[in-house]
Amino acid sequence: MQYWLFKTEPDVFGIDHLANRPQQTEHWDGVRNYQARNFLRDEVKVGDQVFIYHSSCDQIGIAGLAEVVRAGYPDHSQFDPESKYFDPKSSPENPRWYMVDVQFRQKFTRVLPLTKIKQLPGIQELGLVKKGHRLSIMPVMEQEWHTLLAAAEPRTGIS
DNA sequence: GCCAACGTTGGC
DNA sequence: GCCAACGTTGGC
Repeated sequence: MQYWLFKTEPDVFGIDHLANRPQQTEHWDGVRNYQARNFLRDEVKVGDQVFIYHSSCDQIGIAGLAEVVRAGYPDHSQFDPESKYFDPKSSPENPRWYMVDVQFRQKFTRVLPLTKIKQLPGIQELGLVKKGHRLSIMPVMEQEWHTLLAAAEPRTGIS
């Protein structure tokens, strides 16, 4: 079992959207970065735990938790000419982009802000706090996960 | 295979 | 909205 951090813009799709989906589950499509794609295709597995991170918004930071309920499979939006994620160079026979399904687990009472995350001990290696990071899918070390989770308390929902 | 131009990300 | 950082593209 591994830990991850998924970035999203809450104005487009945030933790509240996920919580309101049927079965509180949604496919995480639209990732168009090769390094992130490799994680989705090869390494993200069912049962993995995910921080949902809100970017480009008022309250930047980790908003809650989700769990992977389906491992990597082709992102269907790449085949849809109507989609903003359409990729004419991709084909169902040789798909370029992948996605996973995640299910809502809990929403923090308060977003754990990026400013606070940067002050936490022992997370210097987390891609999020490194300068110029642009990965939308990144691994989180187990120790980092526990540090971040502790910093996010108190929180609501099951644990 | 180099690298300049371009587009995107994302914090501020 | 600005702009620095970064990834991708395409001409050569």
